[in-house]
Amino acid sequence: MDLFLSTYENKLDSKGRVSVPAPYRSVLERNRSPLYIYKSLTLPCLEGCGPERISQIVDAIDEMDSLSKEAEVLQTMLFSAQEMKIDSDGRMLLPAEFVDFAGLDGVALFAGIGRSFQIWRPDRHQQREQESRQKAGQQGVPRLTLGRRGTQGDR
Amino acid sequence: MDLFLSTYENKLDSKGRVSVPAPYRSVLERNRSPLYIYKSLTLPCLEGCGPERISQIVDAIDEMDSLSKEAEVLQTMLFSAQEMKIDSDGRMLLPAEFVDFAGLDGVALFAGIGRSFQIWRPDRHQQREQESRQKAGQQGVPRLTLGRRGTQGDR
DNA sequence: TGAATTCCCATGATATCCCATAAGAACCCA
DNA sequence: TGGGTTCTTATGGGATATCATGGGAATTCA
Repeated sequence: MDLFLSTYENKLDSKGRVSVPAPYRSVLERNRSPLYIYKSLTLPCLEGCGPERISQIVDAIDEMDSLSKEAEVLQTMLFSAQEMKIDSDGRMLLPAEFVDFAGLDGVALFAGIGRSFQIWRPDRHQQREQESRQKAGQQGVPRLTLGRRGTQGDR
Repeated sequence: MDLFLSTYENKLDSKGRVSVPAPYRSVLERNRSPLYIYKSLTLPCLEGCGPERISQIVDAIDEMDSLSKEAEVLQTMLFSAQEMKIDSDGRMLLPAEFVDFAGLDGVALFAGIGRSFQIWRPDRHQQREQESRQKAGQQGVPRLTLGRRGTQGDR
């Protein structure tokens, strides 16, 4: 199904390298896709994805007034984005700018959320997760109750 | 009918492996579906399902404001989810994180609930069953409205 | 020429594969 | 109907492969 799922904690070594989790790598390799990383617009974390997501953003911008605030915001994403080189051992080099932005300190937590993933400082991520679970416990899970209306083929 | 039903207790060996109950396996194999496991949002157990449920969640998120709390809750499901590899003997390896979350200790109880199943620590499950029956006795059974929604029924 | 990057190899931990065994279920045939 | 036989499952353990990670050497770039 080619989705980014699960979470992984990998070390950021003294040279700034992190292993991209093998399952994520294989999603990318299966599609012969390069990996893009950019700074989240709204959260203190990085986001990673393949090229489709990037072109989605580009298309979205094309369809709006290029001078609007919204377009400007999306453009911000684009110019923070960077295509990552993955070395023969499956690692990428995170530029200091990215490391700082996400507040990383020796460990990078990869959290797969479907078509993209996020990179967090572990303690921040854990806090977020806790909040979500608490909310789900009180208010229930947002509508997944609708059963299957249209099941389109999986895969 | 391709549903997960009944309960099974299987051992968790020293390496963290459990046999997936053969009837569950055959449901998955019939559909050539991989198995996904994730931490329940509301209960102290794991849940297992096929890919349809996962893509349902991914699609649901795409249709919401990705910054809303609801989307965040659904993302929590995704980053706790993992595609399980089932070995040639029908076993999967449960990561320590999953084992801890469900409080498993040597035994895993599989409880089929239709399109998905749960994995419980046996004593907790039993306790829950008792509570449910008690509640049913006092308050009556929640109204079951059978009768199909879509004309289509099951695939 | 110095700093940063890339390449390459070593290593331990962990996951995966493969085979063996035993218990139970299904089956078959008289 | 009974009793033996064969299959399927669950489970244990050893061998093997994969992955994350650390560090040195080579290379690039400014």
